Amino acid sequence: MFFNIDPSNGLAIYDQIVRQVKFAVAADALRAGELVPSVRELARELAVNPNTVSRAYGVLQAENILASVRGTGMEVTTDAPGQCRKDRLRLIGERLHSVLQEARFGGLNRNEISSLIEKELSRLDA
Amino acid sequence: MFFNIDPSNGLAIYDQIVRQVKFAVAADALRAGELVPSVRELARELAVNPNTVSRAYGVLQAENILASVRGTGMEVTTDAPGQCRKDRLRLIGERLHSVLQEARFGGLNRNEISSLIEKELSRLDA
Amino acid sequence: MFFNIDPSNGLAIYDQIVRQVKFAVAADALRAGELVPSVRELARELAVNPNTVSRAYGVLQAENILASVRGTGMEVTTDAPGQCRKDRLRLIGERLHSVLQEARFGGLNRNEISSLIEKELSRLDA
Amino acid sequence: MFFNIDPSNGLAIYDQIVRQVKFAVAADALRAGELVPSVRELARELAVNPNTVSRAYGVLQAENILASVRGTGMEVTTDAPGQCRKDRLRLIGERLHSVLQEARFGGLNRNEISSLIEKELSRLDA
DNA sequence: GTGGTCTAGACCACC
DNA sequence: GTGGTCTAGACCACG
Repeated sequence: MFFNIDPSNGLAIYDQIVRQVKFAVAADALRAGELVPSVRELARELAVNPNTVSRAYGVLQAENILASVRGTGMEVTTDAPGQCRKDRLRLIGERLHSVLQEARFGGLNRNEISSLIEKELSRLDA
Repeated sequence: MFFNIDPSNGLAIYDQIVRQVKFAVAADALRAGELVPSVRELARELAVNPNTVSRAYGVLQAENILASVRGTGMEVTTDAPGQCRKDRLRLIGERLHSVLQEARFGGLNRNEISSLIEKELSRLDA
Repeated sequence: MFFNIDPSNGLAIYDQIVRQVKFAVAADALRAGELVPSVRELARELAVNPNTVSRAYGVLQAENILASVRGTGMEVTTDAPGQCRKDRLRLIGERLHSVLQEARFGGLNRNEISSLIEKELSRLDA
Repeated sequence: MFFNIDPSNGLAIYDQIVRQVKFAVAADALRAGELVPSVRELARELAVNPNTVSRAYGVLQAENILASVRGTGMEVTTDAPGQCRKDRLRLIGERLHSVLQEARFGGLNRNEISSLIEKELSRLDA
Protein backbone atom coordinates (compact mmCIF):
# COMPACT_ATOMS: atom_id res chain seq x y z
CA MET A 1 0.00 0.00 0.00
CA PHE A 2 0.84 3.66 0.11
CA PHE A 3 1.82 4.09 3.72
CA ASN A 4 5.20 4.34 5.33
CA ILE A 5 5.65 4.76 9.05
CA ASP A 6 8.74 6.22 10.65
CA PRO A 7 8.82 5.38 14.38
CA SER A 8 11.59 7.91 15.02
CA ASN A 9 9.54 10.68 13.53
CA GLY A 10 8.51 12.36 16.73
CA LEU A 11 4.90 12.03 15.62
CA ALA A 12 2.88 9.24 17.19
CA ILE A 13 2.32 6.26 14.93
CA TYR A 14 -1.45 6.66 14.98
CA ASP A 15 -1.00 10.30 13.98
CA GLN A 16 1.23 9.37 11.08
CA ILE A 17 -1.46 6.98 9.88
CA VAL A 18 -4.09 9.70 10.20
CA ARG A 19 -2.00 12.11 8.18
CA GLN A 20 -1.12 9.60 5.50
CA VAL A 21 -4.70 8.54 5.00
CA LYS A 22 -5.60 12.20 4.56
CA PHE A 23 -2.77 12.66 2.10
CA ALA A 24 -3.79 9.58 0.16
CA VAL A 25 -7.33 10.94 -0.10
CA ALA A 26 -6.05 14.39 -1.05
CA ALA A 27 -3.91 12.82 -3.77
CA ASP A 28 -6.85 10.77 -5.11
CA ALA A 29 -5.09 7.55 -4.23
CA LEU A 30 -8.17 6.86 -2.11
CA ARG A 31 -11.50 8.03 -3.47
CA ALA A 32 -14.88 8.68 -1.88
CA GLY A 33 -16.75 5.43 -1.30
CA GLU A 34 -13.63 3.31 -1.45
CA LEU A 35 -12.77 1.01 1.43
CA VAL A 36 -9.55 1.65 3.30
CA PRO A 37 -7.47 -1.42 4.23
CA SER A 38 -8.98 -3.30 7.16
CA VAL A 39 -7.59 -2.65 10.62
CA ARG A 40 -5.95 -6.05 10.78
CA GLU A 41 -4.55 -5.90 7.27
CA LEU A 42 -2.98 -2.48 7.68
CA ALA A 43 -1.66 -3.45 11.10
CA ARG A 44 0.05 -6.48 9.62
CA GLU A 45 1.43 -4.46 6.74
CA LEU A 46 2.88 -1.75 8.96
CA ALA A 47 4.01 -4.25 11.61
CA VAL A 48 1.98 -2.34 14.14
CA ASN A 49 -0.62 -3.29 16.71
CA PRO A 50 -4.22 -3.41 15.40
CA ASN A 51 -5.30 -1.11 18.21
CA THR A 52 -2.99 1.57 16.90
CA VAL A 53 -4.55 1.41 13.45
CA SER A 54 -7.98 1.28 15.03
CA ARG A 55 -7.25 4.42 16.95
CA ALA A 56 -6.14 6.23 13.81
CA TYR A 57 -9.31 5.15 12.03
CA GLY A 58 -11.30 6.32 15.03
CA VAL A 59 -9.81 9.79 14.74
CA LEU A 60 -10.56 9.86 11.02
CA GLN A 61 -14.11 8.77 11.73
CA ALA A 62 -14.53 11.57 14.26
CA GLU A 63 -13.30 14.02 11.63
CA ASN A 64 -15.77 12.63 9.13
CA ILE A 65 -13.08 11.39 6.76
CA LEU A 66 -14.03 7.75 7.19
CA ALA A 67 -17.32 6.07 7.99
CA SER A 68 -17.68 2.52 9.19
CA VAL A 69 -19.92 0.17 7.25
CA ARG A 70 -21.09 -2.58 9.53
CA GLY A 71 -19.31 -5.83 8.96
CA THR A 72 -17.75 -4.51 5.79
CA GLY A 73 -15.03 -2.05 6.68
CA MET A 74 -14.35 1.65 6.70
CA GLU A 75 -15.08 3.73 3.65
CA VAL A 76 -13.98 7.17 2.54
CA THR A 77 -16.81 9.69 2.95
CA THR A 78 -17.94 12.01 0.18
CA ASP A 79 -16.81 14.99 2.23
CA ALA A 80 -13.33 13.59 2.61
CA PRO A 81 -11.61 14.68 -0.62
CA GLY A 82 -12.37 18.37 -0.24
CA GLN A 83 -11.58 18.35 3.43
CA CYS A 84 -8.33 16.47 2.98
CA ARG A 85 -7.09 18.72 0.22
CA LYS A 86 -7.70 21.64 2.55
CA ASP A 87 -6.01 19.87 5.44
CA ARG A 88 -2.95 18.82 3.50
CA LEU A 89 -1.44 22.25 3.02
CA ARG A 90 -2.30 23.23 6.56
CA LEU A 91 -0.76 20.14 8.15
CA ILE A 92 2.45 20.36 6.20
CA GLY A 93 2.55 24.13 6.47
CA GLU A 94 2.38 23.93 10.24
CA ARG A 95 5.31 21.58 10.51
CA LEU A 96 7.26 23.59 7.95
CA HIS A 97 6.57 26.78 9.83
CA SER A 98 7.82 25.23 13.04
CA VAL A 99 11.06 24.07 11.44
CA LEU A 100 11.73 27.33 9.62
CA GLN A 101 11.03 29.28 12.77
CA GLU A 102 13.59 27.20 14.60
CA ALA A 103 16.08 27.66 11.79
CA ARG A 104 15.64 31.40 11.80
CA PHE A 105 15.73 31.53 15.55
CA GLY A 106 18.82 29.33 15.50
CA GLY A 107 20.68 32.10 13.76
CA LEU A 108 20.60 30.83 10.18
CA ASN A 109 20.16 33.61 7.65
CA ARG A 110 17.94 33.32 4.65
CA ASN A 111 20.72 32.09 2.39
CA GLU A 112 21.75 29.34 4.73
CA ILE A 113 18.16 28.24 5.08
CA SER A 114 17.66 28.20 1.33
CA SER A 115 20.74 26.13 0.68
CA LEU A 116 19.73 23.71 3.42
CA ILE A 117 16.34 23.34 1.78
CA GLU A 118 17.96 22.74 -1.59
CA LYS A 119 20.18 20.08 -0.10
CA GLU A 120 17.28 18.28 1.52
CA LEU A 121 15.14 18.50 -1.59
CA SER A 122 17.79 16.86 -3.74
CA ARG A 123 18.38 14.24 -1.04
CA LEU A 124 14.70 13.49 -1.38
CA ASP A 125 14.88 12.90 -5.11
CA ALA A 126 17.67 10.40 -4.60
CA MET B 1 16.48 36.02 26.94
CA PHE B 2 16.82 34.24 23.64
CA PHE B 3 14.50 31.32 24.14
CA ASN B 4 10.99 30.73 22.98
CA ILE B 5 9.13 27.56 23.85
CA ASP B 6 6.18 26.26 21.89
CA PRO B 7 4.31 23.59 23.86
CA SER B 8 2.31 22.49 20.83
CA ASN B 9 5.48 21.87 18.89
CA GLY B 10 5.54 18.12 19.07
CA LEU B 11 9.04 18.33 20.53
CA ALA B 12 9.37 17.83 24.27
CA ILE B 13 9.96 21.03 26.19
CA TYR B 14 13.28 19.88 27.58
CA ASP B 15 14.37 19.04 24.04
CA GLN B 16 13.40 22.47 22.81
CA ILE B 17 15.55 23.98 25.55
CA VAL B 18 18.48 21.73 24.63
CA ARG B 19 18.22 22.73 21.00
CA GLN B 20 17.88 26.41 21.70
CA VAL B 21 20.86 26.47 23.99
CA LYS B 22 22.86 24.79 21.24
CA PHE B 23 21.62 27.30 18.71
CA ALA B 24 22.44 30.20 20.99
CA VAL B 25 25.97 28.88 21.32
CA ALA B 26 26.25 28.27 17.60
CA ALA B 27 25.11 31.82 16.93
CA ASP B 28 27.62 33.22 19.42
CA ALA B 29 24.83 34.55 21.62
CA LEU B 30 26.38 32.38 24.31
CA ARG B 31 30.18 32.13 24.34
CA ALA B 32 32.60 29.67 25.88
CA GLY B 33 33.01 30.34 29.59
CA GLU B 34 29.79 32.29 29.85
CA LEU B 35 27.21 31.29 32.45
CA VAL B 36 23.80 30.12 31.31
CA PRO B 37 20.79 31.33 33.32
CA SER B 38 20.18 29.42 36.52
CA VAL B 39 17.65 26.61 36.47
CA ARG B 40 15.22 28.61 38.57
CA GLU B 41 15.61 31.79 36.60
CA LEU B 42 15.11 30.13 33.23
CA ALA B 43 12.22 28.09 34.56
CA ARG B 44 10.47 31.24 35.73
CA GLU B 45 11.17 32.99 32.45
CA LEU B 46 9.78 30.16 30.33
CA ALA B 47 6.92 29.43 32.75
CA VAL B 48 8.12 25.87 32.92
CA ASN B 49 8.82 23.42 35.72
CA PRO B 50 12.39 23.73 37.10
CA ASN B 51 12.80 19.97 36.73
CA THR B 52 12.32 20.37 33.01
CA VAL B 53 15.10 22.96 32.75
CA SER B 54 17.24 20.84 35.00
CA ARG B 55 16.78 17.89 32.74
CA ALA B 56 17.73 19.92 29.68
CA TYR B 57 20.88 21.14 31.39
CA GLY B 58 21.62 17.56 32.35
CA VAL B 59 21.50 16.50 28.73
CA LEU B 60 23.74 19.39 27.71
CA GLN B 61 26.18 18.49 30.44
CA ALA B 62 26.26 14.89 29.22
CA GLU B 63 27.04 16.14 25.71
CA ASN B 64 29.81 18.32 27.07
CA ILE B 65 28.15 21.55 26.02
CA LEU B 66 27.75 22.77 29.58
CA ALA B 67 29.86 22.16 32.66
CA SER B 68 28.84 22.88 36.20
CA VAL B 69 31.05 25.22 38.19
CA ARG B 70 30.70 24.55 41.89
CA GLY B 71 28.67 27.16 43.64
CA THR B 72 28.47 29.36 40.59
CA GLY B 73 26.26 27.74 37.94
CA MET B 74 26.63 26.10 34.58
CA GLU B 75 29.06 27.50 32.04
CA VAL B 76 29.53 26.94 28.34
CA THR B 77 32.50 24.67 27.68
CA THR B 78 35.32 25.54 25.29
CA ASP B 79 34.32 22.62 23.07
CA ALA B 80 30.78 23.87 22.81
CA PRO B 81 30.94 26.40 19.98
CA GLY B 82 32.46 24.06 17.42
CA GLN B 83 30.23 21.21 18.41
CA CYS B 84 27.09 23.32 18.35
CA ARG B 85 27.80 24.79 14.95
CA LYS B 86 28.16 21.24 13.67
CA ASP B 87 24.97 20.14 15.41
CA ARG B 88 22.88 23.03 14.23
CA LEU B 89 22.67 22.12 10.56
CA ARG B 90 22.17 18.47 11.40
CA LEU B 91 19.35 19.07 13.87
CA ILE B 92 17.47 21.43 11.61
CA GLY B 93 18.24 19.35 8.54
CA GLU B 94 16.72 16.29 10.14
CA ARG B 95 13.44 17.99 10.91
CA LEU B 96 13.40 19.62 7.50
CA HIS B 97 14.00 16.28 5.85
CA SER B 98 11.14 14.73 7.74
CA VAL B 99 8.73 17.48 6.73
CA LEU B 100 9.78 17.53 3.08
CA GLN B 101 9.52 13.78 2.91
CA GLU B 102 5.98 13.99 4.19
CA ALA B 103 5.18 16.74 1.72
CA ARG B 104 6.50 14.71 -1.17
CA PHE B 105 4.80 11.59 0.04
CA GLY B 106 1.61 13.57 0.48
CA GLY B 107 1.48 14.13 -3.25
CA LEU B 108 2.79 17.68 -3.45
CA ASN B 109 5.01 18.28 -6.45
CA ARG B 110 8.19 20.29 -6.35
CA ASN B 111 6.44 23.49 -7.35
CA GLU B 112 3.81 23.23 -4.68
CA ILE B 113 6.46 22.52 -2.09
CA SER B 114 8.50 25.50 -3.21
CA SER B 115 5.59 27.88 -3.08
CA LEU B 116 4.63 26.57 0.35
CA ILE B 117 8.17 27.21 1.53
CA GLU B 118 8.09 30.73 0.07
CA LYS B 119 4.85 31.42 1.85
CA GLU B 120 6.15 30.22 5.19
CA LEU B 121 9.42 32.10 4.78
CA SER B 122 7.64 35.38 4.20
CA ARG B 123 5.27 34.64 7.07
CA LEU B 124 8.36 34.32 9.20
CA ASP B 125 9.66 37.75 8.22
CA ALA B 126 6.39 39.32 9.24
CA MET C 1 -17.09 10.70 43.52
CA PHE C 2 -20.14 11.41 41.43
CA PHE C 3 -19.92 8.65 38.86
CA ASN C 4 -21.75 5.38 38.62
CA ILE C 5 -21.19 2.96 35.80
CA ASP C 6 -23.68 0.33 34.71
CA PRO C 7 -21.98 -2.32 32.55
CA SER C 8 -25.32 -3.72 31.40
CA ASN C 9 -26.43 -0.34 30.16
CA GLY C 10 -25.92 -0.96 26.48
CA LEU C 11 -23.73 2.12 26.34
CA ALA C 12 -19.99 1.56 26.25
CA ILE C 13 -18.25 2.24 29.54
CA TYR C 14 -16.10 5.00 28.09
CA ASP C 15 -19.25 6.63 26.72
CA GLN C 16 -20.93 6.48 30.11
CA ILE C 17 -17.91 8.22 31.59
CA VAL C 18 -18.04 10.88 28.87
CA ARG C 19 -21.70 11.53 29.54
CA GLN C 20 -21.34 11.62 33.28
CA VAL C 21 -18.47 14.06 33.18
CA LYS C 22 -20.61 16.28 30.98
CA PHE C 23 -23.51 15.98 33.39
CA ALA C 24 -21.29 16.76 36.36
CA VAL C 25 -20.08 19.89 34.60
CA ALA C 26 -23.60 20.86 33.60
CA ALA C 27 -24.72 20.43 37.21
CA ASP C 28 -21.82 22.57 38.48
CA ALA C 29 -20.41 19.59 40.37
CA LEU C 30 -17.30 20.21 38.28
CA ARG C 31 -16.40 23.82 37.50
CA ALA C 32 -14.22 25.44 34.89
CA GLY C 33 -10.57 25.23 35.86
CA GLU C 34 -11.10 22.35 38.26
CA LEU C 35 -9.14 19.15 37.83
CA VAL C 36 -11.05 15.98 37.09
CA PRO C 37 -9.95 12.82 38.94
CA SER C 38 -6.77 11.40 37.50
CA VAL C 39 -7.00 8.55 35.04
CA ARG C 40 -5.63 6.05 37.51
CA GLU C 41 -7.74 7.27 40.40
CA LEU C 42 -11.01 7.17 38.49
CA ALA C 43 -10.10 3.80 37.03
CA ARG C 44 -9.55 2.40 40.48
CA GLU C 45 -12.74 3.93 41.78
CA LEU C 46 -14.88 2.55 38.96
CA ALA C 47 -13.02 -0.77 38.91
CA VAL C 48 -12.26 -0.21 35.27
CA ASN C 49 -9.12 -0.30 33.16
CA PRO C 50 -7.16 2.97 33.08
CA ASN C 51 -7.18 2.85 29.29
CA THR C 52 -10.95 3.03 29.31
CA VAL C 53 -10.91 6.17 31.42
CA SER C 54 -8.13 7.57 29.28
CA ARG C 55 -10.19 7.03 26.20
CA ALA C 56 -13.16 8.84 27.72
CA TYR C 57 -10.94 11.76 28.68
CA GLY C 58 -9.54 11.76 25.17
CA VAL C 59 -13.02 12.15 23.71
CA LEU C 60 -13.76 14.97 26.14
CA GLN C 61 -10.50 16.63 25.18
CA ALA C 62 -11.40 16.41 21.51
CA GLU C 63 -14.75 18.05 22.30
CA ASN C 64 -12.97 20.80 24.19
CA ILE C 65 -14.58 19.92 27.52
CA LEU C 66 -11.27 18.97 29.12
CA ALA C 67 -7.74 20.18 28.53
CA SER C 68 -4.62 18.39 29.70
CA VAL C 69 -2.16 20.31 31.84
CA ARG C 70 1.24 18.75 31.46
CA GLY C 71 2.18 16.64 34.41
CA THR C 72 -0.71 17.93 36.44
CA GLY C 73 -3.92 16.40 35.15
CA MET C 74 -6.94 17.27 33.09
CA GLU C 75 -8.88 20.41 33.82
CA VAL C 76 -12.34 21.56 32.87
CA THR C 77 -12.17 24.22 30.14
CA THR C 78 -13.93 27.56 30.37
CA ASP C 79 -16.11 26.60 27.41
CA ALA C 80 -17.24 23.43 29.12
CA PRO C 81 -20.12 24.59 31.33
CA GLY C 82 -22.10 26.25 28.56
CA GLN C 83 -21.44 23.43 26.15
CA CYS C 84 -22.35 20.74 28.67
CA ARG C 85 -25.58 22.39 29.69
CA LYS C 86 -26.51 22.46 26.02
CA ASP C 87 -25.44 18.84 25.56
CA ARG C 88 -27.27 17.50 28.57
CA LEU C 89 -30.79 17.99 27.31
CA ARG C 90 -29.84 16.80 23.88
CA LEU C 91 -28.15 13.60 25.08
CA ILE C 92 -30.96 12.61 27.39
CA GLY C 93 -33.59 13.75 24.92
CA GLU C 94 -32.16 11.51 22.24
CA ARG C 95 -32.32 8.42 24.40
CA LEU C 96 -35.75 9.34 25.66
CA HIS C 97 -36.97 9.85 22.13
CA SER C 98 -35.68 6.46 21.11
CA VAL C 99 -37.45 4.73 24.01
CA LEU C 100 -40.73 6.57 23.57
CA GLN C 101 -40.67 5.87 19.88
CA GLU C 102 -40.28 2.20 20.62
CA ALA C 103 -43.08 2.35 23.17
CA ARG C 104 -45.45 4.02 20.76
CA PHE C 105 -44.42 1.75 17.96
CA GLY C 106 -44.87 -1.21 20.30
CA GLY C 107 -48.55 -0.41 20.48
CA LEU C 108 -48.72 1.34 23.83
CA ASN C 109 -51.17 4.23 23.88
CA ARG C 110 -50.46 7.51 25.54
CA ASN C 111 -52.09 6.50 28.80
CA GLU C 112 -50.10 3.31 29.08
CA ILE C 113 -46.91 5.21 28.36
CA SER C 114 -47.72 7.83 30.97
CA SER C 115 -48.43 5.29 33.67
CA LEU C 116 -45.23 3.44 32.81
CA ILE C 117 -43.31 6.68 33.17
CA GLU C 118 -44.98 7.39 36.51
CA LYS C 119 -44.06 3.95 37.72
CA GLU C 120 -40.42 4.32 36.73
CA LEU C 121 -40.19 7.81 38.19
CA SER C 122 -41.39 6.64 41.57
CA ARG C 123 -39.10 3.62 41.38
CA LEU C 124 -36.32 6.14 40.94
CA ASP C 125 -37.19 8.05 44.06
CA ALA C 126 -37.08 4.89 46.08
CA MET D 1 -44.43 -4.05 7.12
CA PHE D 2 -44.50 -2.93 10.70
CA PHE D 3 -40.78 -2.73 11.43
CA ASN D 4 -38.49 0.22 11.54
CA ILE D 5 -34.82 -0.20 12.28
CA ASP D 6 -32.60 2.58 13.60
CA PRO D 7 -28.92 1.67 13.21
CA SER D 8 -27.82 4.52 15.48
CA ASN D 9 -30.03 3.28 18.25
CA GLY D 10 -27.40 1.72 20.43
CA LEU D 11 -29.32 -1.55 20.33
CA ALA D 12 -28.02 -4.25 18.01
CA ILE D 13 -30.03 -4.63 14.84
CA TYR D 14 -30.94 -8.24 15.53
CA ASP D 15 -32.17 -7.16 18.96
CA GLN D 16 -34.33 -4.45 17.47
CA ILE D 17 -35.91 -7.05 15.22
CA VAL D 18 -36.52 -9.38 18.15
CA ARG D 19 -38.17 -6.62 20.13
CA GLN D 20 -40.30 -5.42 17.26
CA VAL D 21 -41.58 -8.88 16.48
CA LYS D 22 -42.54 -9.24 20.12
CA PHE D 23 -44.27 -5.88 20.06
CA ALA D 24 -46.14 -6.75 16.89
CA VAL D 25 -47.37 -9.92 18.55
CA ALA D 26 -48.28 -8.08 21.74
CA ALA D 27 -50.24 -5.54 19.69
CA ASP D 28 -52.05 -8.29 17.78
CA ALA D 29 -50.50 -7.18 14.52
CA LEU D 30 -49.15 -10.71 14.35
CA ARG D 31 -51.40 -13.48 15.68
CA ALA D 32 -50.76 -17.02 16.79
CA GLY D 33 -50.37 -19.32 13.79
CA GLU D 34 -49.57 -16.50 11.40
CA LEU D 35 -46.38 -16.67 9.31
CA VAL D 36 -43.74 -14.01 9.79
CA PRO D 37 -42.01 -12.68 6.68
CA SER D 38 -39.28 -14.94 5.32
CA VAL D 39 -35.70 -14.18 6.29
CA ARG D 40 -34.90 -13.01 2.79
CA GLU D 41 -37.98 -10.88 2.42
CA LEU D 42 -37.55 -9.11 5.72
CA ALA D 43 -33.83 -8.66 5.11
CA ARG D 44 -34.55 -6.96 1.79
CA GLU D 45 -37.24 -4.80 3.32
CA LEU D 46 -35.05 -3.58 6.16
CA ALA D 47 -31.94 -3.33 3.98
CA VAL D 48 -30.17 -5.60 6.39
CA ASN D 49 -28.03 -8.70 6.05
CA PRO D 50 -30.10 -11.93 5.95
CA ASN D 51 -27.87 -13.41 8.64
CA THR D 52 -29.00 -10.67 10.98
CA VAL D 53 -32.67 -11.49 10.44
CA SER D 54 -31.88 -15.16 10.73
CA ARG D 55 -30.23 -14.57 14.04
CA ALA D 56 -33.20 -12.62 15.35
CA TYR D 57 -35.56 -15.41 14.33
CA GLY D 58 -33.25 -17.87 16.03
CA VAL D 59 -33.55 -15.96 19.28
CA LEU D 60 -37.34 -15.81 18.96
CA GLN D 61 -37.44 -19.52 18.26
CA ALA D 62 -35.36 -20.21 21.37
CA GLU D 63 -37.80 -18.12 23.41
CA ASN D 64 -40.70 -20.08 21.96
CA ILE D 65 -42.21 -17.04 20.25
CA LEU D 66 -41.69 -18.48 16.77
CA ALA D 67 -41.64 -22.04 15.55
CA SER D 68 -40.40 -23.20 12.19
CA VAL D 69 -42.83 -25.09 10.00
CA ARG D 70 -40.98 -27.34 7.59
CA GLY D 71 -40.95 -26.02 4.11
CA THR D 72 -43.31 -23.20 4.94
CA GLY D 73 -41.62 -20.67 7.16
CA MET D 74 -41.75 -19.48 10.74
CA GLU D 75 -45.07 -19.11 12.50
CA VAL D 76 -46.13 -17.40 15.69
CA THR D 77 -46.67 -19.92 18.48
CA THR D 78 -49.81 -20.12 20.57
CA ASP D 79 -47.81 -19.17 23.65
CA ALA D 80 -46.50 -16.06 22.00
CA PRO D 81 -49.25 -13.49 22.58
CA GLY D 82 -49.38 -13.92 26.34
CA GLN D 83 -45.63 -14.00 26.66
CA CYS D 84 -45.12 -10.96 24.46
CA ARG D 85 -47.66 -8.86 26.27
CA LYS D 86 -45.79 -9.64 29.48
CA ASP D 87 -42.42 -8.86 27.89
CA ARG D 88 -43.49 -5.61 26.35
CA LEU D 89 -43.82 -3.56 29.51
CA ARG D 90 -40.69 -5.08 30.95
CA LEU D 91 -38.53 -4.39 27.88
CA ILE D 92 -39.65 -0.82 27.52
CA GLY D 93 -39.64 -0.26 31.27
CA GLU D 94 -36.02 -1.32 31.48
CA ARG D 95 -34.88 1.14 28.86
CA LEU D 96 -37.03 3.86 30.34
CA HIS D 97 -35.59 3.22 33.76
CA SER D 98 -32.07 3.50 32.42
CA VAL D 99 -32.78 6.83 30.73
CA LEU D 100 -34.61 8.33 33.68
CA GLN D 101 -31.87 7.22 35.99
CA GLU D 102 -29.35 9.01 33.84
CA ALA D 103 -31.54 12.10 33.72
CA ARG D 104 -31.88 12.21 37.48
CA PHE D 105 -28.21 11.50 37.95
CA GLY D 106 -27.42 14.21 35.41
CA GLY D 107 -28.88 16.77 37.75
CA LEU D 108 -32.29 17.28 36.15
CA ASN D 109 -35.07 17.77 38.69
CA ARG D 110 -38.48 16.20 38.36
CA ASN D 111 -39.93 19.23 36.62
CA GLU D 112 -37.21 19.37 34.01
CA ILE D 113 -37.61 15.65 33.37
CA SER D 114 -41.37 15.99 33.02
CA SER D 115 -41.13 18.85 30.55
CA LEU D 116 -38.52 16.94 28.56
CA ILE D 117 -40.88 13.97 28.42
CA GLU D 118 -43.75 16.20 27.31
CA LYS D 119 -41.59 17.66 24.59
CA GLU D 120 -40.55 14.27 23.29
CA LEU D 121 -44.09 12.90 23.45
CA SER D 122 -45.44 15.73 21.33
CA ARG D 123 -42.49 15.35 18.95
CA LEU D 124 -43.61 11.77 18.57
CA ASP D 125 -47.13 12.70 17.60
CA ALA D 126 -45.86 14.98 14.87
C1' DG E 1 2.57 11.78 40.84
C1' DT E 2 0.38 13.06 35.87
C1' DG E 3 -1.27 11.98 30.85
C1' DG E 4 0.19 9.76 26.19
C1' DT E 5 1.30 5.92 23.52
C1' DC E 6 1.89 1.28 22.35
C1' DT E 7 1.56 -3.86 22.57
C1' DA E 8 -0.82 -8.22 23.20
C1' DG E 9 -4.71 -10.60 23.37
C1' DA E 10 -9.59 -11.23 24.35
C1' DC E 11 -14.77 -11.09 23.36
C1' DC E 12 -18.77 -9.22 20.90
C1' DA E 13 -21.90 -7.90 17.13
C1' DC E 14 -22.48 -7.86 12.39
C1' DC E 15 -21.73 -9.38 7.26
C1' DG F 1 -14.17 -11.78 7.39
C1' DT F 2 -15.20 -6.72 9.56
C1' DG F 3 -14.97 -2.87 13.30
C1' DG F 4 -15.80 -1.82 18.52
C1' DT F 5 -14.70 -2.37 23.16
C1' DC F 6 -12.20 -3.78 27.05
C1' DT F 7 -8.31 -5.63 29.90
C1' DA F 8 -3.56 -5.98 31.37
C1' DG F 9 0.66 -4.24 31.49
C1' DA F 10 4.55 -1.65 29.66
C1' DC F 11 7.48 2.62 28.66
C1' DC F 12 8.00 7.62 28.04
C1' DA F 13 7.87 12.60 29.00
C1' DC F 14 6.69 15.92 32.25
C1' DG F 15 6.02 18.15 37.17
